[in-house]
Amino acid sequence: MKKVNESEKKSAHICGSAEKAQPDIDVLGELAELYKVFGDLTRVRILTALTSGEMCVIHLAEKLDMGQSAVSHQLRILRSAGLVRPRREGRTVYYALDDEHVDMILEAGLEHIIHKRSGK
Amino acid sequence: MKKVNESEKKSAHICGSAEKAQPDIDVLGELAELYKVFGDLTRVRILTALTSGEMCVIHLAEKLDMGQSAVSHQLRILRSAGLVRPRREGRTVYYALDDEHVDMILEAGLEHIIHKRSGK
DNA sequence: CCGTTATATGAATGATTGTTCATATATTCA
DNA sequence: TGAATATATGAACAATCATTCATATAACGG
Repeated sequence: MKKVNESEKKSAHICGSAEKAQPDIDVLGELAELYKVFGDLTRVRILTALTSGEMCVIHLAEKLDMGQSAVSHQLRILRSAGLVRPRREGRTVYYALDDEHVDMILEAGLEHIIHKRSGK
Repeated sequence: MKKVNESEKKSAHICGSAEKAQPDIDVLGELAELYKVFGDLTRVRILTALTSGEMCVIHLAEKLDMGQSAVSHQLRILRSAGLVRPRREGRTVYYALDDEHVDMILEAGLEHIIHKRSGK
């Protein structure tokens, strides 16, 4: 559940520093939804597998050692998020990353992790 | 629930293209966990609010129009993910983004969204 | 020490989500 | 048309999660 409102809240405060133009709330909503899609190991594995090039569902399922159904369900989520693109060829459907931004987002996250690791 | 194995799966296939060095599975796990943290509207709002500079909890709660408790819970998650950093000053605690990667990750996601929007 | 203000946290709860199982659709080949 | 293969999808279930409420800790002023 996700409420945007509540009863707790007191009077005005001046705490930190200042204002700046920020993306409005529906953009932030889309952003959260986008990251939610990346926030699952299976989907991240699918996406990184596809950085090597397109692959069919069975091949993906084998590579990840998972069931065809589970992979197909996750592909649907990736597809409706616009992260992967299907291409039918006979009986088999090949999936590929939809655009170069997907790679960029993965890279941005990886950089953070590597940075944090070396900082310990 | 998250199983890594299953019984469905048939014989070998050669579908798509080839191999490439990929991050091993625990890195991908960390990556998914990281994105999971970004995958919530409240947390994204907190993070973007902090791009303007540090802010105390009450001020954040007011800005987001949410309860102090809810914000505090989310700040704990952001803190243990290493995305924000607290600084105590008397009774009040100021939160700031932990490093510049946080901004970069937000930017990468925003770029994708804007790109998709203009493509429609 | 006591009251007040700022923040943190545990328990409860309702909602969302990933996987499995079973089945449906789609395509090819005989 | 009928069997076989590749993929998609609905229902069910377990697990995870964000918020709320109540309360705890912490710091300050009197």
